[in-house]
Amino acid sequence: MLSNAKGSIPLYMQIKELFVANISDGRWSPGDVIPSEIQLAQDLGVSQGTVRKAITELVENNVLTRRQGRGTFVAFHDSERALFHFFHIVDNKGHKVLPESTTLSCRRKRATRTESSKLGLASGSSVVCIERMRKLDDQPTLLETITLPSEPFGELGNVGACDLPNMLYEMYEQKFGITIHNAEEQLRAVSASEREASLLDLPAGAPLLEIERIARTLDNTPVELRVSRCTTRNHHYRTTIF
Amino acid sequence: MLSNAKGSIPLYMQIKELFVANISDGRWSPGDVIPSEIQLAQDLGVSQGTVRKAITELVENNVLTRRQGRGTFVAFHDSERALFHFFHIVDNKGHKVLPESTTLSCRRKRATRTESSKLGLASGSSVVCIERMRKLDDQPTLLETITLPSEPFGELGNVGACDLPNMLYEMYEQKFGITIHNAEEQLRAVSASEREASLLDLPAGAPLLEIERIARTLDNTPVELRVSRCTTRNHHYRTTIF
DNA sequence: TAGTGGTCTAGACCACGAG
DNA sequence: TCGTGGTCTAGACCACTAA
Repeated sequence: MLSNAKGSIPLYMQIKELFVANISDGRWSPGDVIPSEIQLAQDLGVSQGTVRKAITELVENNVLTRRQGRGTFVAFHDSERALFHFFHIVDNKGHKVLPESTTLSCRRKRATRTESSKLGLASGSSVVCIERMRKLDDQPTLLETITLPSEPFGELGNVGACDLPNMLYEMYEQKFGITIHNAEEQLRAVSASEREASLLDLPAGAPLLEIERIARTLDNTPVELRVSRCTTRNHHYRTTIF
Repeated sequence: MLSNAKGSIPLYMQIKELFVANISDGRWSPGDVIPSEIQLAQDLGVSQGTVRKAITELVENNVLTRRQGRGTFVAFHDSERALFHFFHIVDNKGHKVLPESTTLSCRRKRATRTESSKLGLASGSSVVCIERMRKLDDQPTLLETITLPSEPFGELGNVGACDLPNMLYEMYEQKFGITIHNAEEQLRAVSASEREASLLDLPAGAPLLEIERIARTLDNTPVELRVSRCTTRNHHYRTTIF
């Protein structure tokens, strides 16, 4: 229960934790309406303002969404969000571009040491490894290598290579109940290998932007390692610092 | 004055605008304490809660800083913030590294067309152009080309090359009253020119991470264009997506 | 029209920092 | 001890949505 003793954590913080737990445990699912602020206040024995403060902060963290007149919802990956929240490659005019994906391979294997450490797995664990090529504006631009823990993604290892959707995060949510909530990216400049160069239609050794992403759920469990190599001929990676 | 008529903008929004104007116009300067919430509420004829909501949002935008028991302050660039808020290069263990700078040149020139368009200047305007090399962990790692409008930065064109401090944003604030508040960065992979390669102690044609930054003040006026070329031998660019 | 979130108020008490 | 921000309450009214 909530405690409002002297040295204790503020009520609205405790309520945030409670809501996060409700989502992590699946009691509230992406897209669901949660009870109204007044209802929650009564249930929790606090004022509406306190519930409101908790919800406000979760909305700022993209965990919940408010819609006036309708209610408060658990955030989910419409393709809009999946795409433009996590995909930072734009064309040189700064316009967002819809990528088109071709799966090159999709198989199970044992994780390398770095893979298992980045995913927080025991070394040598079984993982699913997906390779795909993505076109932007009809030009081959990105090569992605995606590594997922076999638990719970194992069944993807049996999937035909062409059965994977363009928007993986939407699929993780719908098929596996896993919502990607935050990610950390590391960017480097590298030289294209011969294979990469030929797939991307570039001279061998051409410079590529390497983006290594670790994607995590709401409770910060890493669930996907994604290494993208991207030509920046006609596109670039864009980010904003506030 | 503030208006609370039917279709009008919420009071706390109007108060935010007012506070931002106070800062942009120099009535409140970085590091200053602003009046207390209760005082502001009385002055503005609203409740403390409304002032509080305005301040809360400005704190979230890094415009103000609250310190319990002391007051609310206009945010400023201590070296901590200047460095780690805008500088995203870390070593391969993910540790922040303090860069050490050497100014290679510092002169006035006419802006190219792209420079003037990115800085929102008339084409051919006079600008100050600074080139410097930065070492991380004693290794030459970054080459920066910084372009600033002569208005108000002109006097930097006359400065001896070695008189520039390591932390430029702190200097912009103290010498010119300009606080960098937000920035947009574009990242690309490029090949090192011969000059770049020799300065960074790399083979010619080595891949470099190019970071083009447009830095802006609180009112979104662009004031600095900075193009950095960075070897990612032992370091990388790190960003987090929430 | 009923129910939701959005804004705003007035006032209580706590936690922290400085003198 | 006093003044600051930090938390929490109780209740008013507005704006929007759906039935």
